[in-house]
Amino acid sequence: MAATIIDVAREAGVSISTVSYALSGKRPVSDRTRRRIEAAILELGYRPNAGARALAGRRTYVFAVTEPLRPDTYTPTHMAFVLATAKAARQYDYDVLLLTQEEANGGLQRVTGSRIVDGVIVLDVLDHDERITLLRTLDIPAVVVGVPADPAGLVCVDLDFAAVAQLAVDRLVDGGHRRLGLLGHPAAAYERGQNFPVRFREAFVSCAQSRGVSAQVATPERTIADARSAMAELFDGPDPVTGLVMHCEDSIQMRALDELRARGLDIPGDVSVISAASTFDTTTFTPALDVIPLVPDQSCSRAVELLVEQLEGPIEPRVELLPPEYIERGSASAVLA
Amino acid sequence: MAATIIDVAREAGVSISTVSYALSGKRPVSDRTRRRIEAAILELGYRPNAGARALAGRRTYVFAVTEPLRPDTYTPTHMAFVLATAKAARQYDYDVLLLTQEEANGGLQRVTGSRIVDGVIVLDVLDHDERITLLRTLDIPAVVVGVPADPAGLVCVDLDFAAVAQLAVDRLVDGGHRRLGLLGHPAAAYERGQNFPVRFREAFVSCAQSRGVSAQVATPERTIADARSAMAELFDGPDPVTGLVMHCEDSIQMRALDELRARGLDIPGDVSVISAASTFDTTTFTPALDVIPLVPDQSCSRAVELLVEQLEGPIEPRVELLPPEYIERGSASAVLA
DNA sequence: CTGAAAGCGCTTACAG
DNA sequence: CTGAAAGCGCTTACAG
Repeated sequence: MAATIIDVAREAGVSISTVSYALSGKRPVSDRTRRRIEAAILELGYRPNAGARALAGRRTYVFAVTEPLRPDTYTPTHMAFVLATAKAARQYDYDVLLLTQEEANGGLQRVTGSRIVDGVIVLDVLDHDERITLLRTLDIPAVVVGVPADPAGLVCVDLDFAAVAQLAVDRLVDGGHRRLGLLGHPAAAYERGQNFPVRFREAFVSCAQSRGVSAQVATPERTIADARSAMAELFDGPDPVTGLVMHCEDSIQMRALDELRARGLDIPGDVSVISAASTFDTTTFTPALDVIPLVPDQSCSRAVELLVEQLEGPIEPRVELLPPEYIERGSASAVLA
Repeated sequence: MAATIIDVAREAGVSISTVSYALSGKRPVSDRTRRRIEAAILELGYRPNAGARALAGRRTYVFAVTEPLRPDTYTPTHMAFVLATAKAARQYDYDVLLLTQEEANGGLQRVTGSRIVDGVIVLDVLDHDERITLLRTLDIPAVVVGVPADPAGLVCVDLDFAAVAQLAVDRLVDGGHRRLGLLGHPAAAYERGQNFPVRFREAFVSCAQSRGVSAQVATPERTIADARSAMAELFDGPDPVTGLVMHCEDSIQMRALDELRARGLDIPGDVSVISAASTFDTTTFTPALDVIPLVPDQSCSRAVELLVEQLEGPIEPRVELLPPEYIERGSASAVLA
């Protein structure tokens, strides 16, 4: 059988409370005692029993992360957020329990009701997300990565997608471009109100409008044929786009570059291209692309920070938007004409 | 505060042991009593406290799944296994804790040592995997999806990759093809000894050999340029391949089909193509491809089954290989010459 | 078919 | 700086 705190106490010649306090640091312990306890722990290979700890201490050191991973969604980006959350959680000694689509709501009820977890991180939130509706009734610390339509009472963290769109549009318009195009996510993402595609598209369109330039949006499925016809839409009409913003998965972006090549269009000579809110590396593309990156580690470590804060008691609801950064790679410049 | 078993017992007018037994079914309970208990549970919104349950019952109802999700690995396929595991686990009332690369070994020690989990599912195993080495010392139920170089003492489940290769090679050779090609994973996968690419490639080569036909292997990185040159390798030499087996991610397979198109090669007129051990849908390709699918649900639900069995006590170590199935779509036929 | 009670392995006031 | 002990909320022999 595994060693218990009693074994450690005996081995170290102290009481179990002293062992517990030495471990938690919640009470001063003399150096000499601490060393003996540490030696005993090493000697016995002791690890505190999680169940007992949870029961007595009312802390499980597990967070739930709910990420639907819908079948038509781009897995690598979404998983990058899950991994970033796991990594950030470990900084606070927390593990993560993964709740997926099948059991989004049932799972939330189960793990919070039975106190398997101390808090919840909500990923890939929809404008109107039933997980949020449920969460409001649940009385458990939670942080939303993303911003639902009604964020009242919630703690939300996200990249400032409106600022991303603004940056991209300004860059292009300042460069002299008057006809902008957005290569976006599949239509289904917008229809279901998936948070970041929607917010980005809206900001893109309204920024273009307020700068007085045209904005065309194409939303291809993830098939070759669709990527092609989306590019045809943007580039083969009477008023072809000269400033392209891509907010879609990497394979589509690579396709799009193929298509520009096939048309003999030079970047940035004929067309300026910006990759917006991308989680992947755009330097491996040909050519390397200017990018306004979406950094999962950033959003998630802040989210975990805010979740940990809530362990001590409720905090002020808020929407925290992280400022974007424009990274120059030479794919967007002034219109040369 | 949340309701406890004491509240339920009081509300139902029975003892707490009766409530517990009604919940677990480990002792008969009269219908009348059961109904009153169920009513009380509903009334109070009772959910058993996981920590207390784990402490008293020595069962946490959580499995760990360790999936490194290496950065250069194809996320969708790997996540499909994680999701399939989570889904299968839920059939037995289990949740899953996700352990990723950062914390593969430390995480395993932690969650098993502190009894956060009742068992471990090991995903994406390498030929020589330090997780396996660790696991052998750990005394916790475990099932490996995949087969390491030395499976002694382990319970392993996997698709029979050798049989997949056999099926593919036989199909092509029976169709008259004498020059086979394999479009495989990136070289790094083989170098690190990633299980299924290695096993597949070896079987492919040896099956071809024993059928007396040539076998060429290309292992492109996931870039356009590399996919192109890999296809050039296979199809632009003096003895171009006529039977192509693809064991790589979907975007590369799509690229490969592009490349065949670009060469004016007809499928299956000029080249027969089989997609091997693919987790994605090959009917959306142009043309739809014959496929010998790798079905995560299959491997994972069997793995979970075997893990649950071990909860009752040790079981015989074994390597269970699941038989593959050939699905015809018309992309592989006899050489028309 | 049901109940009273010990015990799982911790944390944390309470006491000194 | 340290200890003795109550108590967290369950499960499961033990008893009837």
